[in-house]
Amino acid sequence: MEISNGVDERLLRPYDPKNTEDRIYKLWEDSGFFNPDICVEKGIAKADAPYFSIVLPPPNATGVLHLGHVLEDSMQDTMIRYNRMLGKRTLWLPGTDHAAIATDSKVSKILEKEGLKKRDIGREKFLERVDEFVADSRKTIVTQLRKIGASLDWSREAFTLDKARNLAVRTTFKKMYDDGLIYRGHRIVNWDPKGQTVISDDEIVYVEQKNKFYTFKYGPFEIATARPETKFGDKYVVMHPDDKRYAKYTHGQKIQLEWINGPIEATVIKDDMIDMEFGTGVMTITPWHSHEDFALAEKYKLDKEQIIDKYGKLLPVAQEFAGMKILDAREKIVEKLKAKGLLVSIDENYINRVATAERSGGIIEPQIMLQWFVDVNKKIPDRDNKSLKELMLEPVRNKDIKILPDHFEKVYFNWIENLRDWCISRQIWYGHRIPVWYKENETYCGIEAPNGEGWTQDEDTLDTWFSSGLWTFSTLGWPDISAKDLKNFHPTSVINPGYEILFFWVARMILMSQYLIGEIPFETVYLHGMLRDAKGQKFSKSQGNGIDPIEIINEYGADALRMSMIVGIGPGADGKFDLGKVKAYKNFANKIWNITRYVLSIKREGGLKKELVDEWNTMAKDITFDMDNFRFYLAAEKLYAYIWHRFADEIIEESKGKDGYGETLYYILENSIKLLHPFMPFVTEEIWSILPDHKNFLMVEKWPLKGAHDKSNV
RNA sequence: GCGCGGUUAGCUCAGUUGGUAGAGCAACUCUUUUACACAGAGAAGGUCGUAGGUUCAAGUCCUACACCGCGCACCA
Repeated sequence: MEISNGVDERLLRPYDPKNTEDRIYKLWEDSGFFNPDICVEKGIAKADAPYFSIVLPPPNATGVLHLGHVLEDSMQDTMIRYNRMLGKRTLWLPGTDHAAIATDSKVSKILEKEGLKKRDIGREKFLERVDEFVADSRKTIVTQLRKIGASLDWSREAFTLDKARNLAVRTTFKKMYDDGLIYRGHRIVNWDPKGQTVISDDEIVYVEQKNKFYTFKYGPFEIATARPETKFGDKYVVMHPDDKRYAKYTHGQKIQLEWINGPIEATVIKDDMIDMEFGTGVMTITPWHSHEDFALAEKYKLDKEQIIDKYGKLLPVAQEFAGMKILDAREKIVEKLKAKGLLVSIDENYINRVATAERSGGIIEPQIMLQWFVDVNKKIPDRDNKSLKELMLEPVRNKDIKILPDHFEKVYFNWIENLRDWCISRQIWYGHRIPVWYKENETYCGIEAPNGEGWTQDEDTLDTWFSSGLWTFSTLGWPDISAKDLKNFHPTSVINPGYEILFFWVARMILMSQYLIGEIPFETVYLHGMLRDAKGQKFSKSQGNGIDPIEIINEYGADALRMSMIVGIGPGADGKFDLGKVKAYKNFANKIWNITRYVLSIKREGGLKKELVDEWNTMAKDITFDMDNFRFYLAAEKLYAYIWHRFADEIIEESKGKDGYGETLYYILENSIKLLHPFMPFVTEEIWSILPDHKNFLMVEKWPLKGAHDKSNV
C-alpha cells in the first residue's frame, strides 16, 4: 500500500510523552496482554510455548518508589517485554512487602506525632492503623509502577502479609517445626533497646565510632574495656595458654581481688581464643552481653549473669548504679574505679565498630533471651540428609542457579559458611504472628489455632524475610502444590534484586524453595547495583534525598528515564543519577519521532535494498545476542547508536534526493522500533499506532529475528 | 586479618571471546538547507592508576604495588 503525504497529525508536533504515556498504558492494561493466560487465549502465545517469569521484588509498603526502584523495574520490564515478544508465556508478578520492622516503626512514629503511644492504643487498634497506612502506600506504589510502564500482571498482585501468603507462612512454620528445624531456646541474640525487638545478624549495621578505651587493675592483671558498665558480674579472667607472661597462673585457679563493688573471687580461664597481641592479653568476660563471651561460657560451663535490662538500664547487680542508663553510668563507674586506685589509663582515641539496628538506629545490646530460631545445620531426612546450609549452597555451586555478576557467588558462599542459626522471632506487632499456642505446660504448633479453652498464642511475629523467602512460589498458589501457576511458572526465570539483599532475600528464597518444594526458586539472579545521587550519596528513605521519579517522568517521559537507567549500567555496578542522560534520551525519543515523520512522508517504493537489510540484520542479531546474555546495557546503547548515527545520520541523509528508498527506510524503521520497544515502550508503541496497517499492539508483536535465539530460557 | 570491586576524555560512565579507545553531558567552529535546533556538519580532547611480564598484538591476560569503595571476621 502506498503512503500518501497525509501524515498523522500527531507527528506534526514534537513527541510529547506527557500526553501519550498514560493513555497508552491504559490501552495495554485494558488489552489484558500483561496476563499470560489472556495472551494464550488470544493466540499471542502458544499454550505450549516456553515460559518466562519474574516476580517483582516487592517494594516496602513503607513509602514511595525512588529512583533505585525505577532502575530495577526498568530492567525487569525490558526483560519481560523482550521475552513476551519472543512468544513465550510471560509473567511478571507484582506485589508489595509488609516490611515488618520498618513499617511498624514508621507507623509508631506517625502515632507519636499525634501524641499516641503504641502500647496505649493496644495491638488491635495499632494494626488497624498500620493497615490503613499500608493501603495508602500501596496505592502510591502501584500508580508509580504504571507510570514507569511496567507490564505487570495486576490480576495476580500479591502482598507478603495477605491471607494467601499468611497461609503459606503458617504452613511453612508448621513443617519446619515438625521437622525440628524451628526451635525455641535461650540463646544470645541481638537486642535492639530502641526498637524493643530482637533482630537478626543481617539487620545489624556497624558504625565506626571513637570511644574511650579504659585499662583497669583486676587483681594481679590489667584488663582493657570500652564498656566498663558491663563489668559488674565479671568473675572469669581469660588468657592464652601459651602466654609466657601469665604462665604461673593455671586454668581454674581462683583469685581474690577488689572490684567495683567490693571484693570478689575470679576464676582463671585459659583459652586460645585470646589474641596475645591485643591489649594486655588478658580479658574478663560478660557472657550475657557478648556473643563471643557467651560461646566461651558455653564451652567451659561458666555462670552467666544479666547486667543490663531490655531498656538499657543496669540491674540490681550494679548496686548503687542500678536503674541507671548505661551511658550515664559509664563515667560514674570509671570515677569510682579511679577513686579505688584501679584505673590504669584511658585511651581517648580508640576506634571500634558499634553494632546498630538497621531500622531504628539503636545500639545493639546482646542479651540471652528466649527466642525462635531456624536451625541451619540440622540434617533433613526428606532432603537427602542435607542441612539448610547445604541446600542453599548446592544449586549455586552446581550452576543450577547463576548469579550475575558471577563474583558475587564467592560472597554468597562466604556468607553461608559463616551462617549461624537464624533468629526469626520479633517483638513487634506488625507481621505474621507465630503459629504457636501455649496452655500451662503445653505447647501447640499448628496451621490453625488449637481447639479448646485456655490457649494463648505466642506474642511474637516473624522476621519479615521469613515470608519474603516464600515469595517466588507463595505468589503462585503454594501451599496448593497442584496450583496451575505453580506448575506453569516455577522455577521463575530471573530474579533482579540489588546486591545488598543477596543474603537477606536471595539466600532465604533459595533456602525456602529448596526445602519446601525441592526446587530452585529461579534460574538466574541478576543483581543490580546501587543508584546514588549526583553527590554519590545513597538514595534512602531515611535520609530523604530521594528524587520523585514521577517528577522526572512528567518532565522527560518514562522512556527517557528508563533508557538512562539501562544504558551503560552493567550488572552489579553502582551508578550516579545523571539528569543529562535523561535529557539525552528524551531527545532520542523525539529523534525517532521525527524519523517516523520523514519516512512516512516519502513514497514507499523501490523494494528492499539488500545491503541495508543485511546490515540491519547483523545489527539485530548482535543485539539479540546481547539480550539473551543479559547485556541490556550494551544492547540499548548499540540500538541508540544505530538508529541515530547510522540510520538517521547516514542512511536517511544519503537517500535524500534519490528515488527508490522508501520501502527500505520503512522496513528499517518498522523493525527497529520493535527492537527498541522493550527499552522505550511508550514512544515505540505510539509510533506503531501511527504506522499504517497495524492492528495489534507492538507490545505483542514478534521479535523481528528468526532463528537467532534458539535457547528458550537463557 | 580474609575476600571482592573500582581506578579509561573536564564530569558521569560503557568497552562481550586480547586486534592500535566509545557514549551522554560540558567546552569549540560553522549551519536556521522542508524529518528533527529536543537538530545537522566539523574539529578538539585519553602515554586506559603505577611498575613489570606473557603475546605478532593488552584497557582487555598474569604478577606486584598505590589509592578509593564494599563485604565478612575480629575489636577484651
